[in-house]
Amino acid sequence: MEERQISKAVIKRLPRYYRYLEEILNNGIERISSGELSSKMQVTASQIRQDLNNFGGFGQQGYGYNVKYLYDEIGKILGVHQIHPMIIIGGGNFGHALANYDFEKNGFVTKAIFDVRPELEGTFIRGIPVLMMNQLEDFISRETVEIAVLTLPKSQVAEAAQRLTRCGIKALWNFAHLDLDVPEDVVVENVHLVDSLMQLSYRISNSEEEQI
Amino acid sequence: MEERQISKAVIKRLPRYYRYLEEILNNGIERISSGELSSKMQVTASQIRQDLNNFGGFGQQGYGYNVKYLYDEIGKILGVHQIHPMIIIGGGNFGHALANYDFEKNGFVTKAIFDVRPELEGTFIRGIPVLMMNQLEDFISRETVEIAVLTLPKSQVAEAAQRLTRCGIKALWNFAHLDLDVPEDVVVENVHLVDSLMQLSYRISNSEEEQI
DNA sequence: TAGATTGTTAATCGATTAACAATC
DNA sequence: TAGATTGTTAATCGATTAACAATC
Repeated sequence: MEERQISKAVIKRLPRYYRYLEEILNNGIERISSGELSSKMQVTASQIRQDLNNFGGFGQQGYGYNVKYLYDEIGKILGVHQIHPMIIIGGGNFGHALANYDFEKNGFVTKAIFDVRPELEGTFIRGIPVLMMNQLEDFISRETVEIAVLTLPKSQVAEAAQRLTRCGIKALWNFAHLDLDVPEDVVVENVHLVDSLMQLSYRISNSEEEQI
Repeated sequence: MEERQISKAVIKRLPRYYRYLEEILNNGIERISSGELSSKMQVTASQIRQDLNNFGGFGQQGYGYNVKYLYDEIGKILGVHQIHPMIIIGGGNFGHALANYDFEKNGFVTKAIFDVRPELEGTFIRGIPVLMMNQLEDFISRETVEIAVLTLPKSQVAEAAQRLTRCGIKALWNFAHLDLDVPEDVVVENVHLVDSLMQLSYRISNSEEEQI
């Protein structure tokens, strides 16, 4: 139906626009031009206009952009006005930390945390129940779940991903240090912390040349 | 001194090569061609050869690449054979989880965790001492610290980053939902979890078209 | 109306892919 | 030597930037 395919680079920039616009909005600023936004965000005004025009004309010649309107429109594009029910697979330190994180205001609501350790059965993290892995399929069939967050040890992730996709989960947020092999209609977003650290370490050793 | 500047896209792919090569090495495979690696990693063989040749000729015509050698060389490029002393700023759920994470085998060693809550003073996480924020400058002047990991609430990050860069920290791994404003010789690597989730949410709503 | 700033087309730049000579 | 596969140059593709006509 859609004629153009929006590039990944554009999508990656949208949350950043959203973040800056929120701040600008909180500062009580009503309108902003691509030029002003450009200097705040350290990207070219041209790129801002190009990016936004992928989704339609949000601005007005001679005026610029209405901050509130643009903020809301980008929010719509990103889908943060809808509720996205999540489950966290793996109740270790990381799963725990994510359960405590405030993702709700952007629509991401954690419904349950799954683990294998019997001692966690019946416990709650910030009011979110910890369930046992053998209840996974049953839970998904009863409740609406959109996103599964994978915070399991590397060795257990592949199997968990398979179980999840088999019962119809279409979105995985993967924290394991491993690329997942899933059906092509399943969307995977990776957070590879070790990869991120290694990039940092590369840049540390090569930062002298970077300045050129 | 270096004549060419390696692009960010290449650096971003290196940890992934490293990850796959480790697995291949663990499977006892001795040599691999760009073609074989290409089909495993779902990137073009041409890109693999181009990427590697940014750093020198690691292969041999008619043979391919020695897995162990290539793995080690990429490790050297990424700097994972050196020790990278880290401190974690913010002993909340996230700082806690990161302190428990096994980054050591790639050279990233956490020396201390800093927090403001007096009740944490004198405690340890996996043997790592939790210190008070007012000891920060003193600690950095006594110990060698390369990377500071920022897991503080948004409202406190900017100040912490300023204190850290003032006492000479040149690398920040930032988990706060905020872009840092630091001197240009300071390297910042961001892990913006909310941005990542928003990209996932965008892709969920638009995944029907993606298949084309 | 004049000035400002968008939306959009065209130009440039960079990254990816293809091709092939060099060489193990 | 013949076959395989790299290293590297050239071609293509895509993304970013510049320019400007449209228009508020």
